[in-house]
Amino acid sequence: MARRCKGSRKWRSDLCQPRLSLRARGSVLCGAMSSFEGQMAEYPTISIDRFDRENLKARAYFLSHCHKDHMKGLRAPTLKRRLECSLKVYLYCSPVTKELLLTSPKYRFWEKRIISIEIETPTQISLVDEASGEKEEIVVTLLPAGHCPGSVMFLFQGNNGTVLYTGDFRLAKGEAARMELLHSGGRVKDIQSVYLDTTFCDPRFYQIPSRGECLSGILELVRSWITRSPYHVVWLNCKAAYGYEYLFTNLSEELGVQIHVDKLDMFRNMPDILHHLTTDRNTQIHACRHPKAEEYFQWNKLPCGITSKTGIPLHIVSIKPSTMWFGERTRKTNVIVRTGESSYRACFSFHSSYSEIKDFLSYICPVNAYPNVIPLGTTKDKVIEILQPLCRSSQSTEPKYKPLGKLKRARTIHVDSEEEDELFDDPLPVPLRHKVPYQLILHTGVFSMTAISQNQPEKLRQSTGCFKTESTQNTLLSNFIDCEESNSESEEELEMPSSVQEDLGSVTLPQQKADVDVPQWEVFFKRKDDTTDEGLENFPSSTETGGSQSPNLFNDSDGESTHISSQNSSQSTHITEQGSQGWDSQSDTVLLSSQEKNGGDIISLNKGVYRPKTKENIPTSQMEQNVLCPKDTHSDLKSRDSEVTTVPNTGEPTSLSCGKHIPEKNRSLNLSTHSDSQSSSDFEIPSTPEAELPKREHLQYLYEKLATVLHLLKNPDSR
DNA sequence: GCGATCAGTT
DNA sequence: CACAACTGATCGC
Repeated sequence: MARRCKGSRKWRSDLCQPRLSLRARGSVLCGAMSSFEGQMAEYPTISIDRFDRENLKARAYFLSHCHKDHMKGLRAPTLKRRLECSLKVYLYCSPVTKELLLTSPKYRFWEKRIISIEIETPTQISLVDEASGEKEEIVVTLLPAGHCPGSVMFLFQGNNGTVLYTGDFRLAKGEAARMELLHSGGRVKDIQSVYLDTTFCDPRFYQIPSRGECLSGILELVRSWITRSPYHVVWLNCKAAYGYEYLFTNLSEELGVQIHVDKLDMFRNMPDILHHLTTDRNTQIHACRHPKAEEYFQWNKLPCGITSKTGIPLHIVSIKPSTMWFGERTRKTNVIVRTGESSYRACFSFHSSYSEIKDFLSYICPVNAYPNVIPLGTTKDKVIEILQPLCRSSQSTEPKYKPLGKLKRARTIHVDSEEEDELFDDPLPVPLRHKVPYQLILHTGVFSMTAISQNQPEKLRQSTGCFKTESTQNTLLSNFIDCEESNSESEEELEMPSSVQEDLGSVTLPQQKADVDVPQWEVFFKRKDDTTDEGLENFPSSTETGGSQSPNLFNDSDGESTHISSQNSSQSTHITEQGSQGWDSQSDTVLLSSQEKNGGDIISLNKGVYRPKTKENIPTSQMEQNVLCPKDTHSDLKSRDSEVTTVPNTGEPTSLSCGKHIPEKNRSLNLSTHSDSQSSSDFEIPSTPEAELPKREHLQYLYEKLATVLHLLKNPDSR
């Protein structure tokens, strides 16, 4: 049964101070923060990530994630006042974002006016002008953005075309291709405009090591230090912002050590994160903060104040996550740099690199692309010059036909950044998608569209549900997956096989009531196992040399240093300290280098699914009719692929959710139990829709082809 | 006293 | 190193 939330939400300090940022009006030169003004040309009656100025008149609000530079005006008295008068105005966001937002007392006044929408569940919303009564229907779909917990991109479909607002995002190459709801009829949807996170849209940031590489580097550094003695501790010098959670959970998971943080009540309903955090200072990994933390550190004191354990002084190293980038041709991808006696900088990025942005945009291939951010040191015109060639107007007049890459989702063969996928993008027959009939469930005020699939189990397993299963089998990390059953919430946990669960999840009703039940988050930022094992294996184990104050990994400066690099030893850099000349990404001062080959895919974090388990709201019993689409949606919306959920005029979302691929019976079951299924967590990217496992013949063909190529490469003369 | 804005730090 | 925030000063209501 649906569970309600337990606990009240109380909490903490603030996540909330208004931060300011940009300039208003059409200013062009801005800092690295979002300069998006809140409105999109196609749908000017809604506002996203901005709640001031013109946005005060919006008919509906959307929040992509809980970072302050996207919340400007969200708690201003003017908006608060307007809410009191305009009862049909709501704020829409992901369940996780809602949870995080409401944890802060400063935003508690939104409680009755926030409607969470499940990830990947097309939902119809009625935009009503309270003065004139004029109404417009729009369908919104939340897609995981990989930026921080709860972060999403918004895909809007309505009478003025389909547009995508990315919010802030970090998606690896090829991930857009794996997002089912960006596709229709086996190809990418016809998108008019993309409002894009261009934080690193500058050739300087050509490449940024993947999450897996960064995590692995940090993991080994931390491991090498804390295994020396119970008095060796690490301070993760993180900024106050959501987004480091997957780092914490993975370190905790791998090392069996909880991370000390100042606050964790915002995660109270996200057991997969919560279990890896602690407010008990007696642990070897800290991510606590203090205004004078840097000074404390100089005095060998942690931000939480402790300097020793049982009278024995601690040996502290600090690791500061920060973005590191590399040029197009740079083979080095070092992820850890030593910056001082006991200080390290570790690569970490919340945003996609230049090449990732280009990959994403070129895949979407919209008619227009607008930058949300103008990186420091560049101009709006320059960014547009980069984006424009990737848009449709610059391409052939024919819309690009982009079949989903069937092998992308399990890409384990990774060559090198750029064109890595060539081998697979080719000519292999692409599986056709199976269309699934939908059902329109209609109850009072709520439309639920559910897709009914015929072959559920198998298919699900292959396309979507696979993560869980796979992971469990392949990884050491598997338990991560099971975390979902948190003690407290266990009551509701379901009994369904995970694969089924996941599939169901996609169908949900974003209703307010739903929110009453507090979502229980399943897995959050989980690693994708498929790749996991490899990633870790690539690291040479740290050698315990003992002696020096620095982690073993870095002790040897000559001979055979232990570098955490992987595959290409030739490129790996010896571990050395950062030169006095300062840090330079291309310098040799790098300590650890990531494996280039495996690149991003080695470890996929993200598979975290944090979807509320409990949520399900939708009574399945409603009358279901075999209807493809909700009535008045734009024709585009009606495409068979669109699975829509509607929001009632009242402002409440009617969800027409389309259950995907789930047999009705199961579906109902789920709904009542844990229907959240598979919405993906932030970082989780659904597997390629319709993708099927390659058939034996295809594999054989591929292997042969590959073998031939390899043979030729090795023996150029042989031919 | 609170909020917005700007400057400076990290 | 360019993230996302915090701190502090100023100005206005």
